[in-house]
Amino acid sequence: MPYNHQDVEKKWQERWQQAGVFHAKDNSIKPKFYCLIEFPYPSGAGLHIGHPRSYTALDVVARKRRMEGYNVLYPIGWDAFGLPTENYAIKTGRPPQEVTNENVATFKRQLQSLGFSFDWSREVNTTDPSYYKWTQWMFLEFFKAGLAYKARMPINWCLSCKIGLANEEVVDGKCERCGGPTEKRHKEQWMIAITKYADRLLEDLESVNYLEKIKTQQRNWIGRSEGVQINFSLMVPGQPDGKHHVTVFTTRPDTLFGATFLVVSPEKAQEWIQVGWKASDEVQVYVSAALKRSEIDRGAEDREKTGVDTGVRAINPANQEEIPVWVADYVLGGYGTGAIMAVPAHDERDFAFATAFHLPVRQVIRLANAPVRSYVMGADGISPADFENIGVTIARKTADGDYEVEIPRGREKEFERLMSEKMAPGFWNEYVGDETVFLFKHTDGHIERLVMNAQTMARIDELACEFNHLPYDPKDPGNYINGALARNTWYQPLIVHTQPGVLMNSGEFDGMENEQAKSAIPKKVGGEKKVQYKLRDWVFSRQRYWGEPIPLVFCQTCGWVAVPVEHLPVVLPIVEKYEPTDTGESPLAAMADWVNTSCPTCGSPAKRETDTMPNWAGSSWYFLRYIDPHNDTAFAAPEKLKYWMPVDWYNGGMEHTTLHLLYSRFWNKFLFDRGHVPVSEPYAKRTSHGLILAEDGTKMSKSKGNVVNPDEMVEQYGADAVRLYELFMGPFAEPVPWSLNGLVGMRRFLEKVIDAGQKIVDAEDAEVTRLLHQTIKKVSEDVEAMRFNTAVSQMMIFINGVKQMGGIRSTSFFLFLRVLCPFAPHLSNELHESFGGKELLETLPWPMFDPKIAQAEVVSIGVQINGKMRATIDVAPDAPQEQVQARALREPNVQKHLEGQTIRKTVYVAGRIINLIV
RNA sequence: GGGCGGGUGGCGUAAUUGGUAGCCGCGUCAGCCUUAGGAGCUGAUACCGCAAGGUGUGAGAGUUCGAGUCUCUCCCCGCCCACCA
Repeated sequence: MPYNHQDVEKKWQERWQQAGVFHAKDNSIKPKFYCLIEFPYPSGAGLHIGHPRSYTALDVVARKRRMEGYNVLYPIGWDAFGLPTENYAIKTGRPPQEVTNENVATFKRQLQSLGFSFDWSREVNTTDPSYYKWTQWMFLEFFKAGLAYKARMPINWCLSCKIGLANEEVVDGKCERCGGPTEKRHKEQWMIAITKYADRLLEDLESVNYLEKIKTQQRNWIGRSEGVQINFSLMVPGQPDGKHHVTVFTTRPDTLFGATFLVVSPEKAQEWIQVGWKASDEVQVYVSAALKRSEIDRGAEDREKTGVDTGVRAINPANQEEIPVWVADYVLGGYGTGAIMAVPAHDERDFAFATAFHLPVRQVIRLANAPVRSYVMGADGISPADFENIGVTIARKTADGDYEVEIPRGREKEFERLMSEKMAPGFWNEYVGDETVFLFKHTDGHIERLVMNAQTMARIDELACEFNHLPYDPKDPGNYINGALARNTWYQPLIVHTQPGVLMNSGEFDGMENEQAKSAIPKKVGGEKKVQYKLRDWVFSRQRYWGEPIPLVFCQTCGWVAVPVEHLPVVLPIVEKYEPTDTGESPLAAMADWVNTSCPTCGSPAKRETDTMPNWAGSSWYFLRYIDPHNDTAFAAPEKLKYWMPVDWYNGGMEHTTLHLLYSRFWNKFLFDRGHVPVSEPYAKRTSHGLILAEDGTKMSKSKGNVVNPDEMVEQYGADAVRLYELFMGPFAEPVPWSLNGLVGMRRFLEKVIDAGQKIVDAEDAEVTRLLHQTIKKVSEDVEAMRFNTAVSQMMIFINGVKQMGGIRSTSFFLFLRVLCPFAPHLSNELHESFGGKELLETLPWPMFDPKIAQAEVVSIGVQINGKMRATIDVAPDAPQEQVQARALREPNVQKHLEGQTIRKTVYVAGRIINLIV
């Protein structure tokens, strides 16, 4: 039976509104439940088909909680500041305020058409002055606490557009909009010291219920690493020795003896030049070129290492060795001290650099516990008995008279002695785990080591010949070895390993476990323990129009002064043009009568800050405003905050796990420290949903023309069908392709529900009752675990069952409608009413199930013989083994397979299988 | 390169967490009903085979009475981060 979904949906949406069933109460004896979705950015394109996935999921949760007796807050609002709207304004000349209002109206209509149970009376908009008044107020709190500060920061500058670009607007070093080249420029920016909270943001992850992958991403983003700072004294040409030094940060102080050179970042070199270092022309050219490049550009260069020798020398404090200091852009200015000690034998990047510039490599750690195999070539002077005498076993002897031997742990020294005494000059090698140690006996009798891994082995001759400038002949693998022997020049290890092990080539530390050396070596050289974070302070300035004005005034005598609280909000003035100015400043800078003001402290002429805030600002605290959205004396009343916070369940996209989630946690912690909010962590639970892809499995995009329009879907198939499909299409956390046919299937299901309502009987089959209780159970559990797809599936199984079993009692049908209501609220209310239900389903309690009824009376279990399925039999779920076994033996197919066999053992799992072992 | 997910019919997926692999939906096929069907109803649908039967969860090994699920080796795909010392 088809139904007119458009009328039905409109009718119930109006009823809900009239009844106000979704309004959260600020004072209630019910337990509270605060359920939050990420508020959307109201773009000109309208609602994306992906938005409702998250909203429907938490709508189901919110609706279920209400029926379970909770006072639920499920709010909605608009994160409306941002670049797309501003760019649209620049293009069309229309005020962004106006464009935003239009977009919000569209979004609102679209969301309402889907029947979400949002509390629309608490709608907020970040661009509303009564909202951003408080964003500004909070910024001033940061300012007053000394956490907001001004710093010179590099920005990406597009040479043709003459504007500053956000990092994500720079693609391959080029401007995203015009394709022109970009460079780095320096500009004073407002910063917020989020790094002061790094430790707490990390530690407090322990106290919240986030998906583990979300926690991991937050941890990685914060990027805490413990290490040591070590001083190296410098010898600068033309300056007295011992006057200068450089500090490096390292997490591997245990490898200090292997530090064969230092590398400083271009930024560090620039600093030195500024304080009077006379760098060579080559160094100056390199440094200025590196500094111009954007960071993204620097990373995109396929890791080809570049760099220049500075001519400066440093003293390795471990062994007093004199080592060169290089400048290279693979060392970042903004992390650690901007200078590193390079240990090429145990760091991939340092190794690549050393190889590119022929710098020495010294292995200082060997693998501790791997077995040792050795291949002995040209062992003319050695007999098998010599090996046996020292406990070395011969695994293989080749036709050429070479040996492959196995050396027990602890016998390496004896083996080495035997080699040096008895063997003719030549080489042998040891396999230690996946690396090979080559040992060379020179003509003068001394032994050298060479370390390689398996892959390198295959190319050893080629690489080594190239390195030693020897001719390479692939047909003669001995070429390199012979050449090297003849010239006595080789020593270069060709492998880098970063695994733990035991120290070597490290003076008094030889033989020490490297973990132990991590504290022992710094102790000797005076290293200082230090914790570093990848997290940087938050760049809070944007040279843009469409953002919250930063409420500060610059006065010649008083410096930066906060706009007094009673003058907030600093309202974004209407300007004529929205383009950034030629100097890269916000269009606000061109408004002389807005910019020029007087100092709130001394009254002398002063200028307003023309930078605006990033769009992360308004979204960092919106969950607090929902609690008391119309308050004009505070961002929210303390007692309301105390009642509602923290958010009980927050769902959003993985793309916001690092920035938005971290910023808002930080923002809330700061407000907590200032005594403005009652909890330190804003979100008790955080989950995330998967992307909805186009039918072809690729991302939906306007340019590909594969975007699904939610309006059309709702119009044609109904909001309930769309809601069900968004939940049914696949596991909630996974990306899933959209399928129109799948949506049609949901529509069919809804019509089957209507049909089931036509089959009301006085006495239903016990199977229907059982299915109903199973369905209540499964849906209840699945919603909590976010397994919405299987919850919907179970409801389908139920409806199929009703049809097959010939009908349903009206009381059962009513119970089913209550279960269906959170998923398909319009149709379930309509059916409920048409069968005489007076109340809104939303006001009825969530149904309970009886586990005894849900339990099946008869289960069919598998009969296996030696683990192979031979039959299935129907038995009671708790039937004793003897009974089941007897029953199983009566099966003809079982008898057939048992013929001539005796049962040795039986494994019986009640309700599942019985396995006869013969 | 690092981190996190995955690989099951023609497709999206499910599997009580070590116990009958393929539930539910889509698609397809057959039949019914229809002037018609991109509507509805009924049934079938992992693969090979007429059948008995056999095979089957990316590949290969292992543990187990029993493996999609656990262990090891390898291959492929997706997302995020990416020279962080």
